[in-house]
Parts: sequence; C-alpha cells; structure tokens
Amino acid sequence: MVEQGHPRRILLVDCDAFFVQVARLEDPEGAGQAKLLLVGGSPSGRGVVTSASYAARAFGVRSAMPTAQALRLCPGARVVRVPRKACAHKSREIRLELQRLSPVVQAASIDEFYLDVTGTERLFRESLEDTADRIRRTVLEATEISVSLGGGTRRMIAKLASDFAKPAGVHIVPPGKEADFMKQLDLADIPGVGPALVRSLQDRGLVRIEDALGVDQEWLERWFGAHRGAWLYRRMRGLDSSRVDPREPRKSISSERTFAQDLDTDEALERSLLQLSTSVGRTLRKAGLRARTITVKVKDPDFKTRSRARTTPQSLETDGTLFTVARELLRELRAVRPTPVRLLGVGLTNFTTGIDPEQLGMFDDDDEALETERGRTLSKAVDSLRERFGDRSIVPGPMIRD
DNA sequence: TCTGGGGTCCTAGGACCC
DNA sequence: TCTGGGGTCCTAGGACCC
Repeated sequence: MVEQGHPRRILLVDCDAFFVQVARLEDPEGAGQAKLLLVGGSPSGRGVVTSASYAARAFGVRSAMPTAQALRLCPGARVVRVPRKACAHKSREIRLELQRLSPVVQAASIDEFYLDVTGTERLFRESLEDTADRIRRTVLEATEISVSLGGGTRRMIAKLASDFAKPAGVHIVPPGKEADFMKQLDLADIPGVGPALVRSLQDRGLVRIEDALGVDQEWLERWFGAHRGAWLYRRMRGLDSSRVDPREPRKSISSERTFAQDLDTDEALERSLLQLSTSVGRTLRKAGLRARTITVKVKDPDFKTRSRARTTPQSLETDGTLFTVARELLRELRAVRPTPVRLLGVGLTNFTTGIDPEQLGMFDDDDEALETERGRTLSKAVDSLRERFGDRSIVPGPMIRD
C-alpha cells in the first residue's frame, strides 16, 4: 500500500469515437461524408448505437442507446454497421505503433491502451505532456486514428484525465494534485461505479466526490461490504495500486445473437446454437486453447437472462463436442421455462493450453472421453479448409448427429 | 424509448475434501 | 444429539466496462 520510489508516469491512450473513425476510413464516400453518423444498429431494428459521431452526440445521442431512439433525437443521421474486422485490425495496428513508442503497453479494450512510461523522462528529456502529445501525433500519422491521452501517477487518474482531453488532446494531472483533481468529480465518474452503486449512494445523499470524502471508511464498508467499501474509499481519493501489465491471458470466449424475431422452435434454436458453437470453437482453436466449461445463455422476451453451465473433466476443442454439450444445456434451459428466445449465446471458460498434463493418457481409448484425437484432427482440418476457401466451403450440420 | 456484443470481476451457496 | 473449520471447485446471477 505504501508508495515507493518515484511516482509512476501512466498514460491512457483512448481513441476518439473509434468505431466512427474506422467506419469512415472503410467507406470514405458513404460514412466518411456523413457528419451525423451512428455506428451500430442492425437490420433487425433491434440494435443499439455502439458509437456516434461528435456531431450526432450534440443531439443527445449516446452509445448503448436504441438506434430507433437515437434517430428520433437526431433525424437524418446515417446508420452503418460496426465494421468489426476492420476495428480489430486497426486496434492491432495502434497497439503495434504504441509498442514502438512505450516500454510497457497494455490493451484495456479494443480502443484503449495503458502505457507506463516511467523512466522515459530521463531518456527523452521531455515532460509527460510533451511525451503524450508526441505519442498522439505519431499515432495519428501512422494509423490515421485520432486519439486523446490522459496522464498521471496512477491508472485511474490517467483514465479520468483522458475525458478532459477529448477529442484529440492531452490532459495531465501533476503528481500531488490527484486529490484536488478527484474532488471536482461526481462519484458516478469513478470507473467501476455504475448505475446500481450510484443509485445506492444517491439514496444516502451522496453524489459529488467532495461530499462523500467526509464519510468514514467504516460506514462505506457497512453499506457496501468490506471489499467494495474499502475499494470505494480509496478510489474517491485517487488511490489505485493497479499496475500496467502487458500480459493479459484471455479468460473467456463467447458469441451471442439477438434474433430479429424471438425464436420459438427447437429446430431454429439448435441451428443457431450450432453456428454459435462453431464460431466460439474456431476462436478457441485459433488461440491454441481448450475449454473445460461451456455456458449457454438465453434472454427471454421479458429480458430475463438465464444461463446454464457445465464443466467437463476433459478439456474440449472440437465443434462437435462443444455443440453436443451446449445442446444439452439449451434443452435444460428450455425445460425450465419454455418461452420464445430473444437472445442465444455460447461461452467458453476454464481454459487449458494444449494437453493438460494431469490428464495425459487418462482418456486414451476410454469410453469416458468426449473427444478423440481423430475428432480434433478433423476439426483442425476443417478450420484450415475454411481459412483457404472461405466460410461457405464447409457447411456444418450433417456431421453432427445425436 | 425499447433495450447489442464482447469481455472482466464479484458474490453467495452447495458439494466435497481433509 | 447436536452437530468445527478451512480450502477449492462449481454454478448462477449480477454489476460493470467499452
């Protein structure tokens, strides 16, 4: 807990309306020309806005807002789909560029990157402001993406500072000024304080950080539990000991789909489930992983979300076994509450890499084994065919039986 | 107004083991 | 008859982030 040595120099690089920028680069004649641009939506009409251009935001449009509502606020706005592949590709480009500019880079999301540039002041003989601005200009030139940078002695400070930098700017909180910086903010501004906690704080008359600073830690712990209370107490004061850590093993892989119309038949649901299982399976194998836990999730028409998970002794990787387990879980969910389904999802967790040592030989020639070497080899062969000839070359379906 | 899709982390209870 | 305690794994749900 005790801070040691020199204060750290942390930067957060945050892309300005990332999805909007990528959509414009992808389609300069269309999206590129529309001042009022909403990225997101969906042909089914059930979509939400993922990102809106700054001009559209001036009308009150926010991300996660239903597209229909956004269009009422901002009539005439152009709506385009999220260019997912292009976004992932551009994100990688930006990360590679940042890795040339900073010793420690951590991708926090598709459009946010933490840098720890502690020590570079001696190397470059420049202030943190100047470092941040140099990085901003270099990234723009190399990737065509405009970013903003927040900086300070801690991750949370850098993150909050970046809000003051947008768009296309830099904002640094000097060492020692963290508490003053926090004091001007609302509790809702603290990353990790969401709608539920805000409501609960509001019920106790607390909205501004400045007002909440007088509350004893003991009370916060009594209200929100020891862990969360202590966490909030520190965060309000700008204290945050988390490091910028470039190692980030993936912990879950999932795919889900909201249907244009709620699905009601087992046949249609299982067809969709097969697609989802195949999709997460390919991602899993591409990452060189196997998974032990499979989760199936449904959202009912009343928005109630239910899930069912199963952990198998053997770690799995083939589409066939993933689908077989997922189908059992879906049938259990349907049995509990047989209602039409708005959303269906498949998730994988509990990863092992390659061969699990403790299971070596355990399932060879074993009736218990869900997956065989033959099946795994086949699954990978299918992957490489798809890689070479496209997704349509192999149609799943006939290879899966009861 | 009518609510996406990809994630991470936390909690609470039960099973099971020593 | 009155029933420990701690650790780990698993499941289900929920808060939160971009």
